Amino acid sequence: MPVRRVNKPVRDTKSALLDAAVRLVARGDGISSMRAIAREAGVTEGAIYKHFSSKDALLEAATEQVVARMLDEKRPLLDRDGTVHDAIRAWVEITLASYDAEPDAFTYGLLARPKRVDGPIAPTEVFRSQGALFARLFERGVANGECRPLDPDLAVALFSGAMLSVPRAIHEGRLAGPAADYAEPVFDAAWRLLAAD
Amino acid sequence: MPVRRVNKPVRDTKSALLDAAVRLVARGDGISSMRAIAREAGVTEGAIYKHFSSKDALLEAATEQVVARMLDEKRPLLDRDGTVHDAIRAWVEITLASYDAEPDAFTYGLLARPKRVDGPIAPTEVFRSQGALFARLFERGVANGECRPLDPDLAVALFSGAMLSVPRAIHEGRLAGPAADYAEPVFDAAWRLLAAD
Amino acid sequence: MPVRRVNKPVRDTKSALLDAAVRLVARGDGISSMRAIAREAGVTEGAIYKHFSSKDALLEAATEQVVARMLDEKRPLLDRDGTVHDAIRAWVEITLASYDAEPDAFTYGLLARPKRVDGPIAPTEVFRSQGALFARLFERGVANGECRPLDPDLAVALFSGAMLSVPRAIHEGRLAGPAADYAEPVFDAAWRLLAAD
Amino acid sequence: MPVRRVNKPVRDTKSALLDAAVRLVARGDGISSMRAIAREAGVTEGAIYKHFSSKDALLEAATEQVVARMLDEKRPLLDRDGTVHDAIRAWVEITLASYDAEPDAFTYGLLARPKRVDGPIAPTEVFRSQGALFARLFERGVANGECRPLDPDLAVALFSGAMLSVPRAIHEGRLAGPAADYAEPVFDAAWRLLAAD
DNA sequence: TATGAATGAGGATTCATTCAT
DNA sequence: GATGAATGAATCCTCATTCAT
Repeated sequence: MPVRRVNKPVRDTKSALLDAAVRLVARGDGISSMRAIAREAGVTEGAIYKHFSSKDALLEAATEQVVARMLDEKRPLLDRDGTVHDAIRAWVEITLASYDAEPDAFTYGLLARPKRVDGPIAPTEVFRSQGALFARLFERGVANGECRPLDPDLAVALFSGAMLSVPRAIHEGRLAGPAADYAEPVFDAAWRLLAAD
Repeated sequence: MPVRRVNKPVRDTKSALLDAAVRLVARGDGISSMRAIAREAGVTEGAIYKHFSSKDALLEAATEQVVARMLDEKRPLLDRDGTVHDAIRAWVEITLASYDAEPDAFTYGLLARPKRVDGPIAPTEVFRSQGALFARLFERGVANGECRPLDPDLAVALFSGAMLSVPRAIHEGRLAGPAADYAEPVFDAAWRLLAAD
Repeated sequence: MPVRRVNKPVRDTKSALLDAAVRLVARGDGISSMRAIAREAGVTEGAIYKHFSSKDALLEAATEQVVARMLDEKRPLLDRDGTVHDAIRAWVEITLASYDAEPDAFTYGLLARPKRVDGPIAPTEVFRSQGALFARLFERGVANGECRPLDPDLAVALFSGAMLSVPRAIHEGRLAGPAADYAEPVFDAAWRLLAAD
Repeated sequence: MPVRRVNKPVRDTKSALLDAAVRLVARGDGISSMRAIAREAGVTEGAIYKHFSSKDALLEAATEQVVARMLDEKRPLLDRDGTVHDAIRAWVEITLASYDAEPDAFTYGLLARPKRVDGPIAPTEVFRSQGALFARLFERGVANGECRPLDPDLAVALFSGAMLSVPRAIHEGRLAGPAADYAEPVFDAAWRLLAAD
């Protein structure tokens, strides 16, 4: 009979489930089934409900985790001294390296669009929160004359669209990885978009 | 017994189904059910199988239809005379206007990622075919000195990412439409990405 | 492979399901499972949903059917001429004979209490509708001096309680059937309850 | 780790569970889940199994408890001197007062029919044991000429049916409580059923 | 062509019960 | 005694697909 750890390692199972969900949603397309998530995490379907009250709750928790990690990577960029130019260069580098390091979480958070009938769950949140952060950086750039005075929402959209297109293209097989190899041209492109003339 | 119109044109039902599928996939999230598609098209579930051998076949046909329409809009741009600069400007304008005109088809073709477990169906195809077309345009630009010598795959990715970010942002509620309003700044941005210095 | 009649006998399957539900709820205790009902009706679980949108809907329809039948038996008693005394005698006779004829429907309608968490479904309705009918009969008896002036709600309760106690006792094995054998003493008892002195 | 009161009296948990079961079965409809019972009793699911070997055992014990209490209320009526008339009046009064005092236990014991697929658990027992007691009282009445010579099983059925119809009607909202208010007319009706002419 | 009842597998979720701690 | 994570079967319901009519 299979060895089954009992009762102790709560965290283990819980985060095994979160990771399994992220992995499956990222690799598959759309929403993964509870059965699949359970199997991927090495537990029974029913066990999930000791940790999450529903599928939505599980996916929400997974999103929250991914959002938090991704924001933590970026937040320091806002607080440090130096030019906006350098901060944005770092932003691009971190983003592309992040895809290489955890392609599943990245895909789950920024590329996939797994929603439910009754309301969006996932990645829009990641996008939104990252976008808000970037908007502040960009506006600082506008204020100090480094960037040109674009509508911030548009600037976020254009910048994100251009930068994410690289991991997206790698994810879809249109470009060869690793993503970090593109840091230089991607930053160059991004800066053309944003820089004051 | 239900009244049945004699000589009902087959095309009607078939394309009603295609349109229904496009609409539902674009508006909903992920794959729509056969029941829903049938209802949306005004026929019964079983009837679908007179026109398509399976759900995958239906979705594939829907994709093909969308791809064809979108390519038809763009193809003339390649064949005409004039600068690449002007062609790309037209490309951006057509693209954004196309979103405004048929947001469902656009979303189905370029923004959503509805795949099946057993193999991709939809939008990658649209993307791929448009990308190939654009690559040729871009390479002409490189050849005649209008564009800078970027890796074409990367150029396609960056250009598409930036340009599609606007309809995507509108679709997700992060930007207010119509998309055509952004034609000028989007082309400006795109050209900064691609133009020779 | 098993012979499976298809598509034609709609009514058959639908009422087979209603009957199966009545039978199982009456014989079992509390609510029967969809699996059991389907099996009892000789179809697959999924097939139920071609006829009823949910378990609640199925049970509601079953109740409605039972209610209708039971009321149809009693309604004529109100419209005919003659004494209330004789009408109530007939009421008792019909009721007890009805148990013998269709013990399952009777049990489903008047003895069992299968409810759902989110709202009563079944037999309270039968009781209520029969009670309302009987109350009118009784009030006529009060008006013409045959019955004593009890609170009608109380009269309904006492009369029903006494009369139904016999099928209930038979159902629970505390009394030997058939119920019709008790018509005389039950009517005698009921009339003692209700008659003017 | 959770604070654990030393020397916690076992009885506490055990009877908390019994009470919880009675309450939930009486208020809900049909059988309550172990989870719900545990929560209602303020313990965890697993803890139940320290006190009862299974759900059936728990429900059986709950029934036994209810039966015992109800019989204890009635037994003195048999042993005392005086007329059967007065004893039956007291029986009715006690019964109705008992509903007002503990509607959940009363409902669990006499009104609900929560059984399991594999065998009856609950209220039939209460009914049976009370019935047997009442039958002895009634037979004494027959013997001493106070009551008319009905079949004792039928007499029990009619009497119980009439008397319990009042709490049942209150429980189902067809009559306004408290039940004790109906003691006089209910006894009057009961005595009409049972008394010698 | 079209219908819609039927299937059988699979969807999320709840259940009673077990057991290492 | 008590905990609560884990199990596996069962809950109601939806799915894509088939086929007699």
